[in-house]
Amino acid sequence: MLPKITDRRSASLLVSAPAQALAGASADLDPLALSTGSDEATRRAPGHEGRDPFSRKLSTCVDLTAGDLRELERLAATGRRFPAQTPLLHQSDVPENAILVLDGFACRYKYLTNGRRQITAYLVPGDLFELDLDYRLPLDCALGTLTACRLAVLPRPDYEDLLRRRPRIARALQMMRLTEAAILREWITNLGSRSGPERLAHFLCEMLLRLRTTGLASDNQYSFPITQADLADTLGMSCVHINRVLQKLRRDGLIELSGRRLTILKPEGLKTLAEYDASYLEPAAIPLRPCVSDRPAA
Amino acid sequence: MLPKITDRRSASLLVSAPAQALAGASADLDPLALSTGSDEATRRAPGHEGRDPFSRKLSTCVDLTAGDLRELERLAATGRRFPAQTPLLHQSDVPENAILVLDGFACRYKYLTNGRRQITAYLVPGDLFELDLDYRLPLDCALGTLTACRLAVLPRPDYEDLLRRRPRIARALQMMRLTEAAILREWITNLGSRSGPERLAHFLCEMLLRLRTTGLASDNQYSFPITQADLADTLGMSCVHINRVLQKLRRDGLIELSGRRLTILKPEGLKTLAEYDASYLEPAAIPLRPCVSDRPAA
DNA sequence: CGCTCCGTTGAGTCCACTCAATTGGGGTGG
DNA sequence: CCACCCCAATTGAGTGGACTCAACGGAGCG
Repeated sequence: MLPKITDRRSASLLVSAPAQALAGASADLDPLALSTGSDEATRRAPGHEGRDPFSRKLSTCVDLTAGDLRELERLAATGRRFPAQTPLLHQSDVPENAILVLDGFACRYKYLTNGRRQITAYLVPGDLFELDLDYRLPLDCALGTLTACRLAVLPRPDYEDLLRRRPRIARALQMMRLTEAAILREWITNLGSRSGPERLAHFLCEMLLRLRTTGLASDNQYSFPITQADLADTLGMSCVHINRVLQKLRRDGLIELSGRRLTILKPEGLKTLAEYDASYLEPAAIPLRPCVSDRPAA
Repeated sequence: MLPKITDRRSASLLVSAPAQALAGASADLDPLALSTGSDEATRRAPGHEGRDPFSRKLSTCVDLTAGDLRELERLAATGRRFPAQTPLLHQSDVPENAILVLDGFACRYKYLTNGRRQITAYLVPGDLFELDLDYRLPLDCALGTLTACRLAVLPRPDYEDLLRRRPRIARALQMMRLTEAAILREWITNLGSRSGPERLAHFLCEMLLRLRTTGLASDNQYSFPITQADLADTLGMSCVHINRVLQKLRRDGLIELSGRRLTILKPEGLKTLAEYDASYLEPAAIPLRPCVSDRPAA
């Protein structure tokens, strides 16, 4: 009966006492969750623009300078480990840190009083949980880890400093915000207009493409250490029904899911089922076209 | 069988030939849709910060200067009328104009090949459909009117010019973007985790509060010229089911809906049913607290 | 060894959908 | 002025999908 993240009323991690979060963190990690993660992917990318997922992602739409990359590298080096299912920020907290996902999955979520939980966004490696600009606003969603994660915690002053000193990074982040909003709209469509199998297929396609931009999904397969209960909270279905829908996709030979690793056997079939059109993710994937702020001021 | 907006393949209005949109526009208006709209509300606001809904909305979080107000007033004066159910922009269009809603309801929506339409956002008077910053990106959603509307069409150069010359307006718009994202997350929660009646109740509560910020809903009632079919596309239900859920809310004495006007008889009851927490709309409703950019640079 | 968590399966129920048919109101044209 | 039409709202009947409530198997862990 109790939701997985049990202590909803305890003081949030990362709000005032980030050290507290670290206390019991490095201990009970799920080895599977990390074994195929970015640690590995990072090592095998020698000539790439950046080694950490964040600079990889930003590099897809902005040419980062050597200075930018060095900065991001330093940031990535501060990553700390957090166990799965850990609440990081509560709803109505006023966050004091930006949080960068280096490895594993985190999410935004809301609880309703009827006990249901709705996940409203996934944060995958390379995604940044941003402070809402410089406004000090309470969060409308909680934030927590789904799997074991490696996160870089960036205090507000440092975050603001980074944006000020690194205009290209700031620009790339603006782009990311557009993509984020597009993803939210896509999720609304998904929840409102698609059947169970279509919905799941769409979600799996999205994850594939998002993980690909940081090199975490080659060969149409990726590490997928997500609980079926979490999937249910993501897609607005019951846990039992998720199970049956998964089985249907397996039975139809579209996917294979075993050992916390997802393989998409028929990418085209899955895409067709989901009616998947990836263009909403493109802002993050295509290089910037000429735009106003690159021109000399009028 | 045909969706209400029938010609989906025709050239979008407002993309290259805005004059075309105006051609048959002013003719067949639904008088009811406008009679209780902002025309009336605007007239009865003599001492207010601004007379048009846009400056009203921005005034809730930023102190606009007299110059700002004059500018917005001029913008509002350019409003043109558009009939209900008019497509304005198609998916994958690259918009060349920002669009300000002065009166009536517009929406973002997507069509799926199975014929279903999902509405992903409502634009009510005071809302601005923004160009995605200065990036030239194709839209992930179509844009169209739901009811008869009065819209101000703001060409890209003018829009960019406005933001450049009016920092307070630009700042307020940033704030609005945060609220927009919060609304999207709230919709995801709504579609994923709430039952039919709860979902509808939540939507009606949100509309009430959003219309209140521009003075379009006093006394817990507002003009609501939305088709049940549109509601269905909004809330991910069938048209028939929407009808029955509406009847349930009426039977329970929570609302009254007649003559395209909605009255919320038991605001507390509706709020409780929807488990409605309005704090996600607050960024737009509370005055700015002290923030970084107001302080002298460090 | 036993515990717990996750995934799986079965049975029964109810909610939401589809397919129709009908009503009612507004506008139009004869 | 009335007849007609169109569209939105409403109602009924039947179906199927998704849910709940269980019970059970297996893997990992103390």
